[in-house]
Amino acid sequence: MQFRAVKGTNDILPDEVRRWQRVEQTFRSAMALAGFSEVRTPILEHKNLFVRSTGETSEIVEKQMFELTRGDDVLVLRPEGTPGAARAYLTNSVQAQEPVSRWYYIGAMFRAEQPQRGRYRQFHQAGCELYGDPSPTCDAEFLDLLHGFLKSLGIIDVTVAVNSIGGLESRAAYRQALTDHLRPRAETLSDHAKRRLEDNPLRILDSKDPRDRAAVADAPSILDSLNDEDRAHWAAVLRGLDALGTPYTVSPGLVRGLDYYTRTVFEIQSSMGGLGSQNTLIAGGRYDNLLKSLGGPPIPAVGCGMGLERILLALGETPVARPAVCFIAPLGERATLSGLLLARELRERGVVSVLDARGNSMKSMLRRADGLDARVCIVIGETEVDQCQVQIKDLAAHTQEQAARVDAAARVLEIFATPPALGSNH
RNA sequence: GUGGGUGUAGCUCAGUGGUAGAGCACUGGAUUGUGGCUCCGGUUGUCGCGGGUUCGAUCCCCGUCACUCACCCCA
Repeated sequence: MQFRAVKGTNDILPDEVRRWQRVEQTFRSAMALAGFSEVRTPILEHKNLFVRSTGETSEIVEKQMFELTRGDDVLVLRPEGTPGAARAYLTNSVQAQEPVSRWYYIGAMFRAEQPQRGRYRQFHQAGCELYGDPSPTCDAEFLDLLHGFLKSLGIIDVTVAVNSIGGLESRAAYRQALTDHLRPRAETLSDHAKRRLEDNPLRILDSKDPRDRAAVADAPSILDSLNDEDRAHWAAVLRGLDALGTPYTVSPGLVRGLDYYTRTVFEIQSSMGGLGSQNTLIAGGRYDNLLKSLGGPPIPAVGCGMGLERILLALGETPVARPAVCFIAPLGERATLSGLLLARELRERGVVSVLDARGNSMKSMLRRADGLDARVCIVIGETEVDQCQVQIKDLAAHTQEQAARVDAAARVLEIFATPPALGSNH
């Protein structure tokens, strides 16, 4: 075969799409119940949007963006959803139309990484964004919403890790404290961490290198550097989670890879589905400075993104049943034309119907009906056409009846309305 | 960017220095027009690609590409 899918991209075939749709529908309804509305923004954005939001020193911006140039424009395929949504919010002055906006999105994201299980170059995220509400209450609500969403999918083995990285002031103070702590130990750090010491020392906290872990083990906690406002916000978030009974783990080392976070940050991880170290299903936090830094008004925001591939992996192989179908097996051209009409009649009445016009043997057609898990099969041969009749076969019950052609659709409707006989299909 | 593993039929895989097999799937028949079980038959392969060793390579060697897993990073 000459062509294959581009490295790190995947074809999602119909049986698999059914599993995706189940997750997406669950997400949509969870979001809708909490007053979130879907937003759709372009996949293509200006590169600078991500440089200024996701962060110049973030791995994503440094080396993972698919870049395209067109004339003087430098565009990229979006590597994550938050900046585009924020940009759309500002571009359309949504803050002038309503004080608080609750948005969600589902879509493809792109990062030029080395693919592996749970990590792809084209992957899909669902995410939600809440603009205009600075209160810690909505941080807690958010976390609970996400936890509940996973629970409703059956993903119960999760860890909700939360932390606060403070606002700009607290973070600057902590950055100083951490740098003071690490400087004397700089020689023992990994090469990567040595660089980070200058441009983004907080990121050293979640390094997995044993040398870095050792250096960081007795480092001061960021939670001790929070100023009064940040501390009060953090305490209120935890009170909210406690009130909701949402399980959580405070993780002072959790700092997240993106620059725009302030105060609350979180990750929801699951060990289900053999995800290995790509086990973060949902990640997010508060970004009260993002809109301002993109040139907009100082509107606070909270948001998150979740990797749909990872959620599907955590879910494991759970096939989703195909819809019940009425299969039509005609023999000969006259019967095929009659079947064609019948298929349309059935569809007009809301019954999924599939006509087999291949001209194969009855055995072959019935095997195909089986393969489709058809509820009933209508057999039409020369005799039936002559007599204006059809054979209606209940595939689960192993029964067959003759019906007048004019009554066929109504009769099929009746059969579809009754549950199939249990345990009789063998 | 770094390391490991794997590339044989549509799928899952076996296999041997003398140019290839099974199961599944598909299909015809047993049942002159009736499925899931059974039985019989049939279709499908540049054995990833290039080079080397050899009388001869799918098998051994080198290279390369792809896929995959892991590190890194992240959803």
